[in-house]
Amino acid sequence: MELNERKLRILKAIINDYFETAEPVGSRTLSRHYDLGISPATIRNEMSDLEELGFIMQPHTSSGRVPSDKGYRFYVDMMLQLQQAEFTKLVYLDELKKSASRIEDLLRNIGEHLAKETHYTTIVSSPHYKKSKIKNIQLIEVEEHAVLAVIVTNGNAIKDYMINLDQSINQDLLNKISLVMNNKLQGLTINDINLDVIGDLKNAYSEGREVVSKVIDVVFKTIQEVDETDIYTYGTTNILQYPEFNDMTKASELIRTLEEKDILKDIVNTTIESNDGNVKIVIGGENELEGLKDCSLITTSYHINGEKVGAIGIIGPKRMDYDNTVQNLRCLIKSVDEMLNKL
Amino acid sequence: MELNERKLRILKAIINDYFETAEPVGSRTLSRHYDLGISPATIRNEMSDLEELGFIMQPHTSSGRVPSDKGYRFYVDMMLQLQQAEFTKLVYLDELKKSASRIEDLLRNIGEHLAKETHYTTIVSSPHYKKSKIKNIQLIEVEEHAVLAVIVTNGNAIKDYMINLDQSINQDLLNKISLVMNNKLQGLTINDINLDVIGDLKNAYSEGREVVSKVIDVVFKTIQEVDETDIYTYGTTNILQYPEFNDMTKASELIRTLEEKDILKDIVNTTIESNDGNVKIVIGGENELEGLKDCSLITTSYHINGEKVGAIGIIGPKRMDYDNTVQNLRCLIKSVDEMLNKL
DNA sequence: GATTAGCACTCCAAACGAGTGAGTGCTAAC
DNA sequence: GTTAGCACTCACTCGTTTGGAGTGCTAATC
Repeated sequence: MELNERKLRILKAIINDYFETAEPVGSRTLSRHYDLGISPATIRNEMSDLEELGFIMQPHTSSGRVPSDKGYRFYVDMMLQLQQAEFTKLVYLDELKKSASRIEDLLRNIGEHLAKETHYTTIVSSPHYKKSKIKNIQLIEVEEHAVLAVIVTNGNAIKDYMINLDQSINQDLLNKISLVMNNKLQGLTINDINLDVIGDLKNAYSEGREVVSKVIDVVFKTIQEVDETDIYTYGTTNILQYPEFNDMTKASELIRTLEEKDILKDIVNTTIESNDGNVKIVIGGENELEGLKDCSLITTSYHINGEKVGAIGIIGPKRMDYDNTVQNLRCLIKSVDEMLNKL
Repeated sequence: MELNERKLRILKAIINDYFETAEPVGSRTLSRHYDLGISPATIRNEMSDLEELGFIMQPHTSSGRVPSDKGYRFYVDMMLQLQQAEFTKLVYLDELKKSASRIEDLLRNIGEHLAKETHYTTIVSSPHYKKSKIKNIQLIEVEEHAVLAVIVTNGNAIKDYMINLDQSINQDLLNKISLVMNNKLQGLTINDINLDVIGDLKNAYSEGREVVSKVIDVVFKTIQEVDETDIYTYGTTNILQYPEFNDMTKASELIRTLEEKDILKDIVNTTIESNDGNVKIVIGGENELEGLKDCSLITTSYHINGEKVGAIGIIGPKRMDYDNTVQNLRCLIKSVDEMLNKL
């Protein structure tokens, strides 16, 4: 048995109706609401086939049909192929541009806007600092034995590291070290900093050689060790308005999952790696995470200098409006990438 | 009619039983579970009096009684008076101390621990930077016309401000300005920085006078303008486990309220101001915020150098365990203040 | 006068059953 | 291949019933 054109039309109609009502769809409803030109009985036969093919399922005998994960997957893949890249102007882009002097602020605004616009939940990861190019490093004396390293990278992402030292060191020397660091490191990424580069740095000093050497070692050790991805979620409550989460247990589990930033981090990291430069859609049970099995996740990554450095995702019910959301996200990411590269 | 000793015992018993069951308490239940030495009929008469006095209420005719806000208030006030300050050792304090090199980390850990320990929701405000003393200011050249000001204050709170300039300025000059700033400003708070201090700063320069003057102006203008309180919540889902929030509407409203950091900010600010150096308890409808009318909020402030700089709060159902929670919070804040002053 | 047993009454919540509606699968006719 | 018709299923709704927990009131008791 194959999925002919008529079955496809019925599948689309089911998905469409279920998107609107969140109720199982029956043959009579379909024949009334959609101009399919066939009787409910015929539709029933086709639905029976569609169920055997795994695209739809019945919550219980003698109820209407609901799209299965496989059904959504088929629909989404088809949609992604057909979708022409028409970049509608997003109304809130101008507003975003105003806030664009720091990447953190920009990302927060995007998260908030996107949640408001789509009525779904947004998830945004902070940029992967270690992959973006260093604009400036400055060491600051905080206490006798503590130094603060502030690193500004491309896109004006700012990250600071508190570093404990064995010996004391004054600000004057720190300034000198900072100066040399900037000369040598600007334009590199943190990942680029290897033993060669560090050796090179150390050689640039004559005075107070061994102290400087120690400082440089501990600074880079700290920087490399610190885990740096932050995850932010926006509009968590948005998703609670959908009837599929009326059940308190489900709602609670979902929110708990969204609170576990460590777990979300993994998901987002996977996105960045696997993502082929386009949006990625994970539907229901395809999700690794148990807590997200009733949701779909649409993610994409943003770039600085052509390098993927972070991700933006939208979490909604499985019957979410994939078409519009993907469009929306595509447009957005295009503008965001532009803005980021201007910073 | 007055609240005699027997009525008081009954009120306590009602509150206690309702704390455990979350169900309206009847006279028979009371006489069975508590050794009051009187019959249900007598209890009924007393309960009728208690209701007239406003300490308890009936959800509907012929149901048991539930404590009213006034009832809780009475109970709490009494408890606060009786409570002797016995500082039980909190098991997680040692763990906290390890993370105590930066105030932000410390506060996050406190929030997480407290939520886990109490099974309520925690709310923590970042320290009021402008009130805490400056340890270090450093200006960093980020772009041709952009400077980053990094301020480290007491307690190792780190705050950075991106500042746009009209003219360009090099790192060498910024270092010099930073040096002078540190000499003049260390030990002051941001609020202390007035026109006199700024004038004094400007006078310390001979070279490039007007550029430096402009930079200093715009730096302090930015710093003073930026709103700086951040609010963090932990264990949001904890509160959903209590039956009073089984209703989706209520749960949703509460979570939405907790997401509105701007609104929470106001509450916390009020706390810092009104708080008489002790814990403050706001019960149900006493709450300004509509979304918190079914909750109680226990707050206290933490201090640096004797100055209130931020707040820690716990949000639970109205029938929360005030006694233990208050104890817990009191012990905690004592240790936290100690740790903060060591930083 | 305070306390208590007894009783009638109220109300909620759970259990039950009938009825309804939307749905299905199957079969026979078109 | 399509469709009308029919028997059947299942979830939901709604009214009714029942039981339990509770109250208030009254009269008897201490």
